[in-house]
Amino acid sequence: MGIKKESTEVRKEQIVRAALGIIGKDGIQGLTTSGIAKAVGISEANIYRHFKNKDAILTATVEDLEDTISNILKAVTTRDIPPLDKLAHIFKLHLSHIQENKGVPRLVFSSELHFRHDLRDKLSSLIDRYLKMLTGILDEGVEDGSVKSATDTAAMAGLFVGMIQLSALRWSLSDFKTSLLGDGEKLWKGYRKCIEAKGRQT
Amino acid sequence: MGIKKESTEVRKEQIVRAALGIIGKDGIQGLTTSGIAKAVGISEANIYRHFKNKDAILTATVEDLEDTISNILKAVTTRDIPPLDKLAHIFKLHLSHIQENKGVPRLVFSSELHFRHDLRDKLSSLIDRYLKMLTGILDEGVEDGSVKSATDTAAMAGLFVGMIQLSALRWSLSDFKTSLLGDGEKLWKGYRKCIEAKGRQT
DNA sequence: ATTGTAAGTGAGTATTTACTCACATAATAA
DNA sequence: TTATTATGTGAGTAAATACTCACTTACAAT
Repeated sequence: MGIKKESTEVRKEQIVRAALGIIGKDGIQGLTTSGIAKAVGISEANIYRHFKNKDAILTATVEDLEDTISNILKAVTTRDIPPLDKLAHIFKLHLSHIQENKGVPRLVFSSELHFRHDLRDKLSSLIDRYLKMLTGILDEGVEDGSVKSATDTAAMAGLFVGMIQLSALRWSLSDFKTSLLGDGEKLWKGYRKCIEAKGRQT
Repeated sequence: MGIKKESTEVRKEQIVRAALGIIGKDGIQGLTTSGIAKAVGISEANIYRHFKNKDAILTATVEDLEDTISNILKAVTTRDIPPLDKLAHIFKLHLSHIQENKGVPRLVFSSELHFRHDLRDKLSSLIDRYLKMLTGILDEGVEDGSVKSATDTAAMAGLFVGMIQLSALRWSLSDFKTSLLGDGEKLWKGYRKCIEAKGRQT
């Protein structure tokens, strides 16, 4: 009876995916090696052929998240659309990503992650890059006149991220029953009104 | 050799306090019955004289948090000061409370709590009340002319809470090394500029 | 002083968890 | 084919954890 063998690259990806899924369903404390093994369909021992230990799995999961977010940001920023549209786009994409990966907010807020200096630093710099990028887009908007000139762009970038966080928290607290995108949209409209220059709406 | 006995009320309070402290230091996953016992200075078995199980301790901790936040809000709202000052006050008090109780954000964001429908509901309604109160203050400001009339007060209340969340997250990710109040202040200034009516500053 | 009760404890137990190891088998190269 | 190596596994282990239980002791009321 031939049991299929997969390369360690494939297994690593499967394991990371499974881990993020489990975190979404059962939280970080619900992430167990036996749970991962079951989800992937391999033995628990086999996990240790591909990862040194459980911590390494978490590390890989965070690195995967880094890539995903970075790619989202890159894809939007390089497009040649008005700054406010860029922001609207990023907002929607980010919430969509969270909706499809409930594990992400759980991971980001988990103290397990916050206690690991390496992961903490990774996440911290990811957020910094994110904020800088948002600030840049807002500055762009100030320049082309679509955003009020008096805007504190760095602070408003922070509010943008805070908006995403609140949306995610309330969604999680509603047991994912409310509409993440819908509730987010309401906040976005208020935010937009806040920064938009008066003279020129679409 | 007489070992001092305390009433169950006192012990309950001590246990809840210890629990919140441990959550702040070691996260929710670091909260163990033996850890609590050591922190309080009693035997592990004794904990079960005062709480049915570990879940009950979490419940009591959340209820304690509810009280604290409610009291902060009440104290500020009843004071007769301008709406914008009220908001500034709440913002500062809330961040101070977080600074002195690192366990609070960890608890609020923990999936352990989000999985307990009873606690989830408690927290959810606490946030709702919070948001409604903020919206009320902002409406007050619109009425007396200190806040822009075009403001979407409900959305801006959400942004206010998001601001607190982001501040707390970045603070935690910095290993509590950055200044929570200081970084929060920057966001607050941007926020204030956003909602403040132009004609009338202090 | 006696007694009832609430607070306190040491020594357990059953379960779960991350991780190991000896051994097996598929894929690949010689 | 044969040999090598990477992938795979069942059966374990040590440690941690929430919780129980028989038993003790402080304390308050009578």
